[in-house]
Amino acid sequence: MSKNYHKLKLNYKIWIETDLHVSILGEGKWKLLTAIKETGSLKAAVESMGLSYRQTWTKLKEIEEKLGFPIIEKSRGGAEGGHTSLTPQGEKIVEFFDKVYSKFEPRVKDIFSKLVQDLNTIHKPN
Amino acid sequence: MSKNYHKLKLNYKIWIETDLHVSILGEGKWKLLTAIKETGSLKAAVESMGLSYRQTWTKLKEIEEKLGFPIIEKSRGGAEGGHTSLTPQGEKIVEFFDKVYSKFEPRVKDIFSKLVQDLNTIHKPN
DNA sequence: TATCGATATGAATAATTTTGCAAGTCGGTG
DNA sequence: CACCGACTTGCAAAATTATTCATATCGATA
Repeated sequence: MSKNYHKLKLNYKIWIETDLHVSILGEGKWKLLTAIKETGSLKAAVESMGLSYRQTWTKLKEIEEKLGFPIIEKSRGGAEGGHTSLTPQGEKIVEFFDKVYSKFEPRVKDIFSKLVQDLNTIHKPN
Repeated sequence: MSKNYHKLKLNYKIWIETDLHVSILGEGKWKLLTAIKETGSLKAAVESMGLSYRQTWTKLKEIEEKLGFPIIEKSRGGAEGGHTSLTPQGEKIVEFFDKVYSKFEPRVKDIFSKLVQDLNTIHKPN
């Protein structure tokens, strides 16, 4: 039972879910969508992030199934083999997360920094 | 690909972690600790929450291992068989989460309610 | 000092998730 | 009109997690 840290911190996650509490996507898929947007390819995005293509593909399908509309647009064929881009809805979701983090992150950090002081007054027993 | 919801929402989780990003405990264990505090028994707390004693016990050990100090105090024997209470540090952690949620929750809800309006302007394609 | 019931813990089993691989599909382009 | 490489998809294997069950330990108290 030895401490392997210097200070305790708070962390958090945000995600989009339905009004029936079915979680849909969060930071990870936001980054993935951003990478798809930048590379124009699911394969490239996945590889740049060190993810499994199989699993990522499956999860994207699940997300679209839950949302009820497509967020990526795929095409096959051509010298490039194919490519993937975001639908207008996919773009909006990326923009939404951009805004969430830019608005939310600073305020959370601010609140956290005050709270964490209390946290680090909890020490080992005498 | 049909909508099975009326509106999209945001949700979040908060947890304590080390400065090396090792997550330690969050809302679930907060509730568990609260139940232990109220019942004076790990078994009772676990059963009231519908959790597995084995797994809960294991996770509590892991939490203490990561923290570097004990958060619960157990005793065996007696007509009651034994009981479990929180250490002063355990109490402080519960109080910390009490404060986190009472301070954080209202603000988050406020921020979320504004952001979610944007979210629900994302619709199906025409 | 025998009893009782919660704490403590190993180990087998089941369930879930992740990973990996193979093979087929597609169509713009040279 | 053959080729190329990303998109698709099924399925088995591997890795993780969770659940269950059995059994031992402990000690205040009657």
